[in-house]
Amino acid sequence: MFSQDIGYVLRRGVAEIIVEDELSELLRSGKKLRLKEGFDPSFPDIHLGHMVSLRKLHQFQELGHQIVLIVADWTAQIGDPSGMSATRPILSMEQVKANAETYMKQFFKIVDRKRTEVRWQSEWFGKFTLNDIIQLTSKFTIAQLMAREDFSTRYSAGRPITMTELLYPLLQAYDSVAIQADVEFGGTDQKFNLLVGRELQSMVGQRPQQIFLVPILTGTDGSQKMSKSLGNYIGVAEPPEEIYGKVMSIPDSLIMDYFESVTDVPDEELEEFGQGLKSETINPMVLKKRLAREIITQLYDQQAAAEAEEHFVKVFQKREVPEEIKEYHVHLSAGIGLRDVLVETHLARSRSEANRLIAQGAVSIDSEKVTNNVAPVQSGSIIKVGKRRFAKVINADIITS
RNA sequence: GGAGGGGUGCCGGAGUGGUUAAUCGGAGCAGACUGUAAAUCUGCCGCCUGAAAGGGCUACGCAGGUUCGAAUCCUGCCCCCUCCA
Repeated sequence: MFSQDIGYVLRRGVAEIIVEDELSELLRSGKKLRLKEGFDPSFPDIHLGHMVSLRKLHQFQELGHQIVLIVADWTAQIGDPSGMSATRPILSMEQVKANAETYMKQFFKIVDRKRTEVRWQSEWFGKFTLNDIIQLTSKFTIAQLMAREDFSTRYSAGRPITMTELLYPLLQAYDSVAIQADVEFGGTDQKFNLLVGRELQSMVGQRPQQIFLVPILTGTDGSQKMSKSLGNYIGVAEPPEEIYGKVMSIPDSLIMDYFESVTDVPDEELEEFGQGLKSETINPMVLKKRLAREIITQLYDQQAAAEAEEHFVKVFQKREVPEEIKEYHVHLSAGIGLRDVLVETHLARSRSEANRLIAQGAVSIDSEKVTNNVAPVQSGSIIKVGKRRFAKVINADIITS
């Protein structure tokens, strides 16, 4: 396994390490390191973008180190100021717990549970007093905080910044102190926060943590960073078919980045891929298929990957009907329109939408294109909308009578 | 305390009395094409009704008002932001 190799771990899919020499030395010293990873319980779903750093954590685990996963139940209430995140609703304790559970289920798909320690921010922030806050805040100046790009751009653009947002990096930094982190992981957009952690640790006499930054993965739209709110994400908990399809839909320009960041396909092979793409001797589609298989194999297994591929080939490349189609029981009384059937089978959200779909020629029944609402639907009919949405209609009246 | 700016459809953002269900961009959906659910091109993109043509209803922070007619004018209320102090 390549991940056993320190050199590989420090090089592959890494954006920046602060301070690289120190980290390298620490790794070779044989000391068991505490690797910090935080998670905001407002967003319990993990996608490929998160997987980049989680894979790194896993690689460190394989080298014998300890992960400390922090459930950021306090800072979640503030919201990371990166981007223009609006004030978010404050989560109830139950929600936080439920989200944490969802998160960990996905987290441990990638990371080894045995070498992970889970800590809640409330363990230390629950006891925080005003005095502690004053102590903490007096260590930093506005100028220091405004050095962060997010803040300064927002400030000069006349957009609001709340005091609590300014507090966010400090609290995150304090987490590092509380758990005595040796290394903290994050995307490049976390650089500022992680540096504050370093600073605070040295102020209180701890050895400053090393900072391990991974590249931000671009979403399936090919332009913005992968995020759930933008809808351009591939979730690690999604079914294999869905992951496969989404990988196939990324723009060709992203192929190499994905291979680099979320797979362990050896560098030499990636070199070949890159050359092939440039000289157009490799069909990008073939690489995307490989990429999809690699990702699904990590999250599920090889068989799931093979099945997802089969499904894709069948439905999208050959335009055939998939094996498994969701069935819906519909009352096929005389005079029921196709529109109603589309709504009943969730293929259309409203009858107006169903109208449009029919008018656009998107609907077919048993492979026959349908052009109006009076088309006959029978029990057992397979209705297809667009390229990929299918439903099988079962006459509910037959079942019940 | 003072001055000013703003709340529009999933998001961003036009629109200051009249074919405005509301320019445009993004997202989404569909069609064509294709080497892919890439790219590109085209269309659609509130709800209900109709086989269709069409018809109806609801919408521009909230509540009233002016008017033949309002997202656009007036009044009150709620909310957000900036600057000065």
